Amino acid sequence: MAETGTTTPRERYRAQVRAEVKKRAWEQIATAGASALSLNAIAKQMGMSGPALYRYFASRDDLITELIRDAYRSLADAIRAASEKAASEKSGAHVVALAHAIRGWALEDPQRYFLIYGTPVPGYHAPDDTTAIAVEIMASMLDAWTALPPDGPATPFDAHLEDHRQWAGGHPAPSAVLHQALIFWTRLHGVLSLELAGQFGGMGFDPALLFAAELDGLLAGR
Amino acid sequence: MAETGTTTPRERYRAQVRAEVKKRAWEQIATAGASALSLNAIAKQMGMSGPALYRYFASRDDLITELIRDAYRSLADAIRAASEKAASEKSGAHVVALAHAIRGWALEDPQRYFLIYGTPVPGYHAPDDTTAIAVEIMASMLDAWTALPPDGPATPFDAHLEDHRQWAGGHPAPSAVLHQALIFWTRLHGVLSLELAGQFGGMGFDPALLFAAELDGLLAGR
DNA sequence: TGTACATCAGTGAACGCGCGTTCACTGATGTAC
DNA sequence: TGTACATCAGTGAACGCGCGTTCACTGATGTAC
Repeated sequence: MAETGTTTPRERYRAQVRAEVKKRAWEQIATAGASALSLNAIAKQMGMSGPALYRYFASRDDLITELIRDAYRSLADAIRAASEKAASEKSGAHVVALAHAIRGWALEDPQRYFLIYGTPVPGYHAPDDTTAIAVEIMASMLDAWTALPPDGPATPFDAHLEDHRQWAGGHPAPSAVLHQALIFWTRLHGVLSLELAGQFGGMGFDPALLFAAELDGLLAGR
Repeated sequence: MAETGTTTPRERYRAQVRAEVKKRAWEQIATAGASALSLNAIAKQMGMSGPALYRYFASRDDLITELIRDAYRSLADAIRAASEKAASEKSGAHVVALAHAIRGWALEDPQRYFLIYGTPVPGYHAPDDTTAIAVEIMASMLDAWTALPPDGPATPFDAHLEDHRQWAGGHPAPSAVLHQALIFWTRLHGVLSLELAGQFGGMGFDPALLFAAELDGLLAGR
């Protein structure tokens, strides 16, 4: 019977080592990309032998899976926090706050963003529980957009979404709002991922302004 | 003095082997991702020893660089072809044709799309001549949008672009059109890259319809 | 407070693997006279 | 048409590397009486 909330020194130590392994893993990913992640290299950095890490992670794949989960969790938390903080503001401001939370989180560590939304590795399947987090993120977006009624006529895609709204996790928003939230996601991702990938590199303009302009477009007429 | 247009049998053979190496490389990339590309594995598939390939490519990096160049070239050609074919049509149809050419090209081989626009490998620098191709692609987009006058007031970002238009390669389009072409790019990439990465996987709706809806949005009011 | 035992962190050796790349060499193909 | 030479494709052995992972073991830390 472990008393919840109590930790033994050993448990604390374990948690500490696990955390350090992850920290170094993120540094490696930021430096050389996720495919270069090496357990042995991390162990060496920590002054330990390679096999020692198997006390803490069952395998390299296990570590990566946990990093993905952590990244997802962190993004969802950042979005939720921004959402709660902005809940009392005008609805436009709510959406803007969400957008900037996402961009800020992505800029903190681009490779972390790409670990979630970047090039998929054929054959790799993300852990199941991440879909729950994805739903949570969509829920925050739907909340933000619920207060902003769509202004145009219903589109064919709105109608299509009526029949495919299980991903909204029971959210009561009308399908035009689902559509709007999807568009919010894809448009932000479009600007953001190209910026993070350096595709605007030699172009000279300020990506932050392009992002802002795109956000304006999303809010225009509402 | 090589007579241009004439090839010796040896040259033809060389070209043939190089082409087969690349073909197998693309298959490997499609199957396991670009980071798994292995010269030895390709050689084995072709019934040759590993070192043999060094007659055809200076190094693994060299091969990848050439694949990137080829991918870029192929995309630019697809866009240009679609553009020329649609040049006589109404301007809206021109833009639509471009969008579908891009999506079609991407769906042919998602990993090829990601090799250009996907997660960057920290430290890797794309070959210089790809920037020329990127300019060519932008030129096609600018051509398509030139016929569609912007309908809203000039945005702050339009003004910002006045000072940063060297990437347009001397194209005479007004900066509002540059802005429009950029947005065209980022929005299509947003929907497309999430689709190709499988992010809409469990959601149930048809990504083609979302793409179409986003394209409609780009053309709305013009 | 002290002893006996169980738990667990970490080590070092080892296995098997595949990678990129170099090198000296063989044998076939093409070229010049 | 035939011979002498140069070019070039491909081989096999080898180098050095780092990887993930297993295993039997040591030694320290915590637990029970």
